[in-house]
Amino acid sequence: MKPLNINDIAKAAGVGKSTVSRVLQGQNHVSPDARARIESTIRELGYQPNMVASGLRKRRIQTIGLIIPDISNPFFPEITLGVQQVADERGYAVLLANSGWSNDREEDLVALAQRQRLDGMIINPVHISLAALRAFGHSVVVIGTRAAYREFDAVGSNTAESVQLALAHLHALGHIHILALPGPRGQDSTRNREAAIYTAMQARPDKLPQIHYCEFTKSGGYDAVAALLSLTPRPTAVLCGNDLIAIGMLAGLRERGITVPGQISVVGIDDIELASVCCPTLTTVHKPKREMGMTAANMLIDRIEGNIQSPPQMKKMSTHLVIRESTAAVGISSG
Amino acid sequence: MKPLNINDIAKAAGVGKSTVSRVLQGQNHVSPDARARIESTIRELGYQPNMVASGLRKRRIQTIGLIIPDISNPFFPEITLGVQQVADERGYAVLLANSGWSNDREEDLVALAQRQRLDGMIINPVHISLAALRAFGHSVVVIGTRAAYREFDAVGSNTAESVQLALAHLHALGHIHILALPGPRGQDSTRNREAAIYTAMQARPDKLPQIHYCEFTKSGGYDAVAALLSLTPRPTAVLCGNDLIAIGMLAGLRERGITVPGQISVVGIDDIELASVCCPTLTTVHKPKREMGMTAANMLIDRIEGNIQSPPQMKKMSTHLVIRESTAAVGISSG
DNA sequence: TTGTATGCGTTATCAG
DNA sequence: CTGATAACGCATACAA
Repeated sequence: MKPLNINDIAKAAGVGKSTVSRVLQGQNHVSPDARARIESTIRELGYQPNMVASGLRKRRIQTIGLIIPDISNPFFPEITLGVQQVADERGYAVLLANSGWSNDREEDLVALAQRQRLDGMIINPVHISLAALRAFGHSVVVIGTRAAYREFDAVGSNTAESVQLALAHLHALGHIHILALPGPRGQDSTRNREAAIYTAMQARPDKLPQIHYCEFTKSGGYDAVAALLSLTPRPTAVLCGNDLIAIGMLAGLRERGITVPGQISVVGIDDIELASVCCPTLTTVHKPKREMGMTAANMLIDRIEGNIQSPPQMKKMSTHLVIRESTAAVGISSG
Repeated sequence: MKPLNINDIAKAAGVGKSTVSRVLQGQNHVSPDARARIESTIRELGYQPNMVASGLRKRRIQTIGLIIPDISNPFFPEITLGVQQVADERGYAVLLANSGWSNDREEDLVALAQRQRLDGMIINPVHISLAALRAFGHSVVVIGTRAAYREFDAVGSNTAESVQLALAHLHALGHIHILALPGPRGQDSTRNREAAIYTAMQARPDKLPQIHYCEFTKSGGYDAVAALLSLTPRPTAVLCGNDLIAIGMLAGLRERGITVPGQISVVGIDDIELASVCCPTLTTVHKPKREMGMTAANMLIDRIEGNIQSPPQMKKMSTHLVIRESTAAVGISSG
């Protein structure tokens, strides 16, 4: 019924509980003889130390939180996998939570993490306030490159580079009239993409892409087709804020009989698995999602364990273009 | 530095710590006056109770474990979302871990869950032994319909029904020579699918599908194309153990210039999001993944909270066929 | 209704 | 090298 505790082991092994505790923690000031006896009784009895108790005492529960918007968005499982791999290797468990893109839920989750006394937290913030994040009181690593959070460690991909790569590709193909779907209006990651567009277009400000806002989802891209078709002159290419938007757009275009890349080229960002399977396969900018997760976890645990005292740093992972079937030179109206 | 504790609040509010504890737990034996004072000081000071300490005392940490093979397999995020939604509503956090289809890792993770004194666990078992699962010592809900685990609560989809639906569909289209890819050899879920095939074919044992084993992955399906092509007479349809296999197969067939569904029909199982986006879109058997997760979480928490004393039950969620583009009548060789 | 004392299972301090 | 003993922060039986 009640699980074994350290006293049971101590008694069974004929030693004091402190000695048991010592071998449990791998300390060296314990005689080989005692150690052997203790280890064998632990194994025989199948004792599993209570991490809750030790967590209370040590103020460390070997668990970190990971707060993401939505695990069913294919971008995040890869991040998660990277985080878990490193966490696991370094002896931490991962508590996963979805904020559902909601500010209230983000703040609730951080408060929960605080009550749970998690050792640290990795968060892909959507709206959460700095105050709420600070209140957590432990180490935090942010996923993303938003300036607002620069007081925390962060890891993100190079948005400027991504957008630059995508636009350069379209330009090289001769596209002048481009529609950009940077994301939902009023979200920081949307603004980041917009800023990147402006930067990339500094040389030819007259050719700035049209901007249309939509959710980071398939249906967001699907619905954007209407906006696309209402523009004159009609854009010959679409730069999508992420692959899901792009895939929704592909579906919408196909339904209307518009060929890709014949009549319109589509490029995404993220390079999720879907991108290599959809039809046509999607030209997109690859983000090293798994590495981002691993890096975030390493940064966080380094902080937790005090290996780093330096000021917060931001790691921008570089991206690269993956050319597939959804883009072609303008005017090649194979459709 | 050190977070506030219940004593700080008691002192600041001019009451005993037990009274604070009472309002924290929403007990009613406390004067409105004291309650008001305590609540306001809690809010003012931003106190967050330490769940580690209360967990140690109450032997409940309001956290459940979820062990799945691989979160990057699109089947599992949906399950996860269902689990998290219910867990959240009922006041539990979810600790997520990937077993990576490895037996050792499964057992390690269960042992970890035990050390962490999780209140319960939902697991999609791959190889783990009953002994290891029993050793956990708390409530367990299994995802899947494997007979070996019937001593635990379980929720799964009706495999017999899924396979039956898929085969009936192919038969209705006139397919006689069918290749089945039930999964990797020696895994229980593979055996389940095989058994379902035999059951479904009881009426015409002479027309039993050929069986070929492969991993539950895209590359598993991709590689299986070679096996398919080596058969004589060549099958006109393939029943895949899951959608990933099917999608890999689609890719492999396309590479070899074999048209789907013109020359070969392909049907999957799961109905992951990819299935509606790949090319051609995939006919498949829909599983209510989200509901499965929700059901599992509800069953688990009911057990944890003692709402259920009945013997372990198995809930089989029913499935339905989703007909898309990858299947057609035999002989319609549009390719 | 409220406060006091004790224990939850570990770890850390400190003599021995 | 080892074993008592006191925290860790909270919940609860019991007393007031």
